[in-house]
Amino acid sequence: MFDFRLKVFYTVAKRLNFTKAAEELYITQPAVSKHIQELETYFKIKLFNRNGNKINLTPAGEILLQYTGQIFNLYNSLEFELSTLKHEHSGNLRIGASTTIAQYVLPPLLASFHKKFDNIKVSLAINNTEQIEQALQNNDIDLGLIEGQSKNALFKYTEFIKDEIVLVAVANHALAKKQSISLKELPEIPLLLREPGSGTLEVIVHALKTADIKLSDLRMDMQLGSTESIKSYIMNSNCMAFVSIYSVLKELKNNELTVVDVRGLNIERKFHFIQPHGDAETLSGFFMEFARHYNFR
Amino acid sequence: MFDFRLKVFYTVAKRLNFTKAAEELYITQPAVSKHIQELETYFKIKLFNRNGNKINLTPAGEILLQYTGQIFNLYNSLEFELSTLKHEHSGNLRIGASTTIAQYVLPPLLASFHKKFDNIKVSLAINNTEQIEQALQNNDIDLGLIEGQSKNALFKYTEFIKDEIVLVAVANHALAKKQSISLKELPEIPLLLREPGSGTLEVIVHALKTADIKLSDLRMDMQLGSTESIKSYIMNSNCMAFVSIYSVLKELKNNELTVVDVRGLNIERKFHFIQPHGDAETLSGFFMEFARHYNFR
DNA sequence: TAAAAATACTCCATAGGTATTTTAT
DNA sequence: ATAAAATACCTATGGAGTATTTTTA
Repeated sequence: MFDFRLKVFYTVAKRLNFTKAAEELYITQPAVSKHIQELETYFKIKLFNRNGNKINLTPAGEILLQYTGQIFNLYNSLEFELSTLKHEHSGNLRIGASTTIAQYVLPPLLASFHKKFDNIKVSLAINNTEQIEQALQNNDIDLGLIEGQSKNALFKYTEFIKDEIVLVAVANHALAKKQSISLKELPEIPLLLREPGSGTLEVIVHALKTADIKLSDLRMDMQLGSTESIKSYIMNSNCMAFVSIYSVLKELKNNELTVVDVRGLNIERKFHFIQPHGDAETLSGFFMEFARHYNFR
Repeated sequence: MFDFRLKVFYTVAKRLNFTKAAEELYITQPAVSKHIQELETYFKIKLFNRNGNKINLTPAGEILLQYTGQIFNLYNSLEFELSTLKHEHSGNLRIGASTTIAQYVLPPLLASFHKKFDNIKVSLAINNTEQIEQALQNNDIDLGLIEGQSKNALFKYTEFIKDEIVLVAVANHALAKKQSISLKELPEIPLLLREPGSGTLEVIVHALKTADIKLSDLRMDMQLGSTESIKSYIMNSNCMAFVSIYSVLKELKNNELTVVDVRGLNIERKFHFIQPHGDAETLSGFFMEFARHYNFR
């Protein structure tokens, strides 16, 4: 519906390669060359610097890339609004989410969303906060979901859901009979934790600090790179671990794991939606609204 | 550069007449019909209701009209940004302004703007505040300039310049030798005023009220429908009049008229720019920035 | 010399035209 | 009967293809 040459330009600008772009667009390389040349003639300015084998965007190309992104967003929203009018609800939504959210929170939500709106194609990229911000800026995704709240003025943040970091153990653990333990007992418990730099570990450290406990006070048996590894591990040991409640919902329901309350320790954080400012993407808002009414438990 | 069919749709939607739209676009009526049909096939939804002689927009058409406006704005901004890169500064800017601003404030500003940026086509429509807001919403203009401050949440207001309503008389007036008069002398002076409903009169009434003077206390000789009429009149009589300082700048300089200060009476108001919220129109901002640095005196 | 973009040319799809018919007032 | 949109059919421009040449790492 928009000028196809813009799509061609966009593809070339993203891949920085005429031949690859041609493949992606299912047209031939000469066709791509011609489109780009036509655009350059039309705007009377070069969009790419060609240095034989390599091409890169000129300042004009950068500007055009910026605008084509916005134009495509408008067309996406348009398509979505018109399809909504037809009760079809079709469109494309590209989400980027951090690990915990993508692995444990989004799957049921996306499944439910897809069941209701099966004409909306959702894609999910798993990345850290920094990469998600980058992707939003590049218009590679429409909507981000992050664990921390990095509060960058470039973006609009909207509260998603509250997360809770809980201490879990295998269901038949010695401590499982007790509903709760005190803060003083914590240092004696063999613990598994996530690796340094992970958002989950950071929020734990922060919460312990307010309770006047240092990480080094704890008996840390091992640091593992993913929540899944931690879960597998504690299922077969007497170690315990701090994990997001969302990551163990199923295991708690199946009585494979159990939560042990630590009296006086409440580790909470909020998940946030993140969008570019002045985003015209109606579908993002639609999805956020859907998520707001979803019952996660 | 964008799909021409959108331009065709936009024109038809604005004129609500295929034949007139065809004329405006310099194509034939069947061509217009075909384009609209293609759009309807593409979106799989009717955009116009045809009732024989009359057509009107369907809800889908309304949505598309909304979006085409935004898309055109993006293309305009794009063109402007690229031309700026080429130091050409070309683009289109549609301004709507209320009478006083359009007649007395804008002409020198626009002349100076055009001298510097002669590739930017500026169009100026003269309308009242309400009509300007309507035109902004319909995307018929890019930027408004109004006298009152109607503070509608739909729009973004930016201060333009401060106006002053002054009491003027012909240069050889009996009172012209005195630099100022007191508020008490005011009721004795034969006055010309604008018609009821005019923004200028309203701000005068408001200012007098704070000085505890009613309009009926004044000796109003006549009410005229335009500032130009008032100026012509007082040049040939001993009447005085409250007018915007901007409307008499030239006559003051030429010593045809003179300002008589009324001690204790200060009638000021602010002119405002008005834009749609989330306006992506770079050129509007560029013009506003230019205006901010312009010296009006 | 290999990889990528540009050029040359050919072909067909479609945008636009003219002539005419249909429809509703 | 008239005014406006739709339909039918024709033409020509330009988008996409294949084959080939140019360019630079």
